[in-house]
Amino acid sequence: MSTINDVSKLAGVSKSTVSNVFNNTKYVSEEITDRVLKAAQELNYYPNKLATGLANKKTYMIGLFLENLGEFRSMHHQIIEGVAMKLNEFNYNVILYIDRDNEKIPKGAKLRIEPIDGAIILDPEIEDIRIKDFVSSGTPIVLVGKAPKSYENLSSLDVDNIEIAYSATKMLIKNGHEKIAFINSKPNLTITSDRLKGYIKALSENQIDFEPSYIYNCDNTIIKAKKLAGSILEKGEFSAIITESDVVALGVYEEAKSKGINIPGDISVFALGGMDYFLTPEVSRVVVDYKKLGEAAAKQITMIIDNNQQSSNLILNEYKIIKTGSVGQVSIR
Amino acid sequence: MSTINDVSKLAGVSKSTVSNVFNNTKYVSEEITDRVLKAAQELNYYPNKLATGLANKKTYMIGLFLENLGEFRSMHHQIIEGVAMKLNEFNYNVILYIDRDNEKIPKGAKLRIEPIDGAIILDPEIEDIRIKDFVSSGTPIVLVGKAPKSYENLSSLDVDNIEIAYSATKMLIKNGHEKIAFINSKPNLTITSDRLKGYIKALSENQIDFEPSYIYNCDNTIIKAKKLAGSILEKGEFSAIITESDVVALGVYEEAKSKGINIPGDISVFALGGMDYFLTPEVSRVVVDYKKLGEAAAKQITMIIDNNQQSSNLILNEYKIIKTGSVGQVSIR
DNA sequence: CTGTTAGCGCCTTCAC
DNA sequence: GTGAAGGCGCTAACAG
Repeated sequence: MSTINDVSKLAGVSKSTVSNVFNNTKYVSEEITDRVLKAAQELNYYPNKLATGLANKKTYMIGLFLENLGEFRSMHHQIIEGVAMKLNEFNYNVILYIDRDNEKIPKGAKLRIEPIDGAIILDPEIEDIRIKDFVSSGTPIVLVGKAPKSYENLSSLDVDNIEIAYSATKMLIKNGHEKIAFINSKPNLTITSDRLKGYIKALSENQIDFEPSYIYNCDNTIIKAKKLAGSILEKGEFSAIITESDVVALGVYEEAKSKGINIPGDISVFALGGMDYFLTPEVSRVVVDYKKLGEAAAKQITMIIDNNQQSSNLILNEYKIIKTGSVGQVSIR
Repeated sequence: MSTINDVSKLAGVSKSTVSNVFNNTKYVSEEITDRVLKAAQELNYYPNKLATGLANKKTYMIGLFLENLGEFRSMHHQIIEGVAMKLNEFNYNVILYIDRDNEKIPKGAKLRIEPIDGAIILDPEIEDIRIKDFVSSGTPIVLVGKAPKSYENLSSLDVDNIEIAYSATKMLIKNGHEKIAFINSKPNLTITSDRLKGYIKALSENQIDFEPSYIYNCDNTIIKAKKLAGSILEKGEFSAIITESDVVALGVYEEAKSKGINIPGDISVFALGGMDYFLTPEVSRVVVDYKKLGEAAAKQITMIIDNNQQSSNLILNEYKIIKTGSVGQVSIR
């Protein structure tokens, strides 16, 4: 590997001139610029990023922090993809930090020494040691997913879960459904309460009483979904079910099939959140473009770092509702 | 951020002593060690990774290179996860480089200047510019997925696709199937020919003639799968179908359903490669632990870097065959 | 406009 | 056993 020194010698100029040529930091005559460039090419020279980083106190690396959720969900992959590709576009590198469950950041409070200019943190937690550490060390942060109240002053990015649940519920109501069961995500997550808000909003806008017993909670596994679906379907009380994800919807499907219940004839199903393309049966659902979310996060962190933008809280509204045969119309009330 | 200088002053020792304490590189008396450690703690000092890297010519970062396949497959996610978590364990960081399709490494031949000690490259290509560049710059590489012949001397890691296809086919044969259609992956991929080898091997071991017209090719999209399945099912010639993935298997399922063909009554279905948990209907399939593959790759690259291990070609045999209701027994021949 | 000089923070001989 | 000095490769004043 050749260094700036080699180039300066070959070109017969000083190191700083070479540096200036490469960084456009000062005017250098065209002739000398040419000589430098030629020498650099001949020596196959490229600036050493570590040295540059050390001198500039800037690494051009962003940490992307996420938790290994056991089953790493599709949403995360899309975000990772969006973040990495966008950041690469901006000439930043992405360092991936995946925590183990319940083992939050093995390196303890040493995060601040990671060679990064900023951090993107997925699914921040109420008492997030990573955030604490970055805040105290002044590292710029972007939070993806609902930001805990205690960190409202930080930049964050999320999809509009209230709006999504609202739209979904409204769509069902438009189709004549009133008794709508809601298998929501795990309790005490912000996303869960947001979804509930959207659900309630749609009901009340349509003068339908909210019935708390219609609300269930479930995590994203097909086994639990089936079990829960069993008891819900047995009640025979509902004309539609909203589920927290397509995986849960599949559980409902399976359970319905084994009970001889027809979808959408007997009950309609709508999923909040889908993994898109490979589903069968195709359930009505809302699909969020998480890759775009990742891209937006990437853009946000670079804006903070490079244009020292103030912190901002973005709510992305990029989703679409896909209505398939899983939702039917209720004509007789 | 405090530096080694601050610590040395506070502790009343020289910089090199502090360095020695932190790196166990020379004996330092217990008393002084204590003083240094205490000073470091008080100042919240940690070595600057960039400076360390510059001085050591080692960055403790590994590049993980992959291509954005449009639909980023689950296999990739598992590998990423395995690589990142394992490498973190070894105190390495992972930098994620995701190429756009057909835009192989935008940075051209500048890869060598990435601040990495080694590279893990997923799905290497015959003429892989990334590999070329790393080889010429002496950067250690581990290839994940079938390594092109031209790079056989490099370390690589793959699952045993011959064996997998062989086992799958054998299982079907054991269940009485002889006319087995094979929807293989895209032609001219090594995995495709390996799978074919395994398929043929199982046939010939059981004295079943290989019939080339039983072989089809399909990429991993449900639409194409359905179309292809349509023509295969119409032939009515087969008692079983092996598909290249569970997505393709789903296409077969859907097509069968719309044609009133019963699985496994009329035809059995087996998928080579599965996304596991969220499938419905549950298709018989082979599941490969790609996370382990990623972990193994991580281990391999660190062995090369830290213990300058010779290059090695590992074939991982961690898969399991899951037989569900999608495969039936053929009794009458 | 160009070159000299002094760091960035750390590691590592090499004397003491 | 410990410390002083030089260097990793680059950038940023500051002179010239």
